[in-house]
Amino acid sequence: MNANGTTIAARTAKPRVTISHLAETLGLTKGTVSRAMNGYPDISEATRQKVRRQAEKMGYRPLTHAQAIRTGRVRAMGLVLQIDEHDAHAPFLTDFLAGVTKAASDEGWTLSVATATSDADMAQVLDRLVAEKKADGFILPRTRREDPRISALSDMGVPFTLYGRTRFGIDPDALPYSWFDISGEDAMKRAVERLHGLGHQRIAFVGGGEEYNFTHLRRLGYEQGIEACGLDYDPALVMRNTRLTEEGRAATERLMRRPEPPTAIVFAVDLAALGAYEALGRLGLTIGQDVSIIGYDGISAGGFAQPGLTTFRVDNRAAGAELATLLIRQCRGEDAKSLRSIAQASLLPRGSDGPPRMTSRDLAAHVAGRTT
Amino acid sequence: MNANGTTIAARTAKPRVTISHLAETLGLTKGTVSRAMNGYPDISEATRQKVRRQAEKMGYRPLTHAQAIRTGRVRAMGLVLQIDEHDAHAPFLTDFLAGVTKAASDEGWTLSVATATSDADMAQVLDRLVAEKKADGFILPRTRREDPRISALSDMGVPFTLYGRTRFGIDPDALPYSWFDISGEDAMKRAVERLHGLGHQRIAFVGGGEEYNFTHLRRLGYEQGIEACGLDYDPALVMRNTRLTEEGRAATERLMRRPEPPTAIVFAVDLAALGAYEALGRLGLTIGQDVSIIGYDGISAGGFAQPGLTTFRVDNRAAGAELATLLIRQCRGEDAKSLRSIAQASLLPRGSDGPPRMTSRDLAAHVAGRTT
DNA sequence: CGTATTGCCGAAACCGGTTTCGGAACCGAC
DNA sequence: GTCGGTTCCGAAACCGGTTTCGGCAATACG
Repeated sequence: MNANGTTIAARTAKPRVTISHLAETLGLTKGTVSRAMNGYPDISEATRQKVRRQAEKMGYRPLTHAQAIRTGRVRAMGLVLQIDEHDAHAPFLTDFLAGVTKAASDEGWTLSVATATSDADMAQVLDRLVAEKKADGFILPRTRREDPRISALSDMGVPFTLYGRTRFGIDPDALPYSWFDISGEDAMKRAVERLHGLGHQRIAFVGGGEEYNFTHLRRLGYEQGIEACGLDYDPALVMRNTRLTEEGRAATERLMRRPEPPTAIVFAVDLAALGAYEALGRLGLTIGQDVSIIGYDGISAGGFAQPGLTTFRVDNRAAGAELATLLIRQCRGEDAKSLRSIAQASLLPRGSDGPPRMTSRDLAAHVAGRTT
Repeated sequence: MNANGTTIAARTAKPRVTISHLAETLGLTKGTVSRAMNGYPDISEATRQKVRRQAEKMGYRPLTHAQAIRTGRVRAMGLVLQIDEHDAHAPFLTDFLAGVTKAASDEGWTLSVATATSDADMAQVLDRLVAEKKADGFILPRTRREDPRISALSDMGVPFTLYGRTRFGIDPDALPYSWFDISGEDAMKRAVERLHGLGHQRIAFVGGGEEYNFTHLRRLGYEQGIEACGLDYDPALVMRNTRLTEEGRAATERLMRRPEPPTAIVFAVDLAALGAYEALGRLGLTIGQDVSIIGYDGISAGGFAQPGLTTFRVDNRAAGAELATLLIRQCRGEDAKSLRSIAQASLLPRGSDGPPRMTSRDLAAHVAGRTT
């Protein structure tokens, strides 16, 4: 069965230094060596030094899975990516992984990645990873409003940290989850204020998928911005459930064909904002002059559009690092409720926003003339 | 030390079903159960059935790390991503991971992901993963011509599979590596043939980073295409070492300012091809009419450019799945030299190529007039 | 000076599996 | 009825660590 593979590999590899080898050369027992390595208080400082020096010298590295068998901790975190067709999170991934793995490896942890294609698949994947103990805890990206992963992991008693908050409106202290998030609501509010400062009076909002909590938060931020600027809130200017570029195009067109079209649009996600380019181009409107748009996410495609998409950049590397840190601390026993933090997105000004060249009325006339 | 964390987690979690529980309820010894589960021939069919049914019923799932301590196999593969500033592989990652994890989990394997920021860091990361036995083998993406990862892992006797071939020109059978690759050379050849078919006579090539082997292969494909079409090979039309968008812009500009500029340009990487948009736009040239361009990679940003970038799409999900499969087979003892496969990229026609509107001479005149 | 304490380490059990070894039971053959 | 060969499973060692327990020697204390 393993007569081939194992021996072939083993033949070339040099034999591993085990704790027994180390103990033998030191004239100690492996129990003592183990306690010395792990800093138990019942080992004298002199012995501890001696053991650690020799371990260093011989290149001794304990096998994590050998430790795990007794301790129950594998020092690994799990990350299950949901692969859906509308793949908005593709570009965010590299930086995010860099952040997670950096923070993890600084603590001697590693990262196990898996993917799931549906909610049912997600449940199975999580179940398997937990059953085989491939991770001590999980990072859950893209938090939904009602997230089945949360209840599943809670039931199994497995620690996790959310990237994003859950249902707002419910007392956050009642839910014993740790999380990290970026304040999309603050960003959206700043977007409205920026546009208002440029002279815009009618500012629309195009939101993302309703199942994600960030959509609701960002819409809330938009509303706060409208109010802070003393503008009238017009529900006709708020579009929902727009995640793909094509949907963004359609939403933009509907907005511009209204009797009183907006002179500026804030998008909850860049991918939808990119759809505005086609819609506005077809209507003969110049982005950044006739109509201003601001997105959110900072995806790279926004930089290649003409003009470049003004957006809010999210530091996904820092996010990943923070999430990993929070999760590790939780696995070490800290109270989840104290493991929460929030960060800000940073404005990335490019060419897609500017002072309005026309009033809403003129815009409407232009669009009407164009249509007939 | 662990008085907090462990017990808190353990308190909520239900106790795990171990092989001893299973053996006890069956009235067998754990040795027998183990052999039954693993299909040893010295267990009767009846017993094997009984054991497996009961295991299923009790939800018994062996701990991989407990098995690993004896078998030495953790049933996990490693993937170390090099994080460099010119991050061309960002979008490719999600699909790639989906493919790898899908194929891996079908075989009961998992994926360990790490990141490295430099060659030195890469060596350390690999070393640590091997020392702690976090993976049985590695997938090495973005193969370099002289790849330090290869020698490092070879020396340690750890299996790996390359995404991309190494130095061509050397007898491939001499190097006992397994690999999967997509034939960039075929794609580049087809690009030249397509452009020639559209009527282009002067076709340039802008290559990627010289340290990557795919760059050399793609240039070779370009040369083959030129020859197959009976065109003159002009070294002045071949630019090297162009990976970033800005570098692509500069290369395009230099090409167009030549006495006999190309009417079409083939790019080894999409990211560089996107730079042509700015360069050609500045020169007042219309892409797809005055100058045609074809890229390679199929990154999403190419779809948002105006006109859309014609390119070759790479099926990264299939690539990941194939790599994972090859690696698993190698870890099981199959000969690396028999574990190789190659696939084709598929043309993704968009608007950036078409029949030439001007001759090279007219183009030169246009550019000259534009410059002064 | 005797005794209780403390510091420090060895011995051994243990974690959850795998694998080796040996022997009992059964088989067919002579 | 004995004998050699299979078939099938139990017993026990083993993998590389961690953790418990107990004891010895040195120290503190009365």
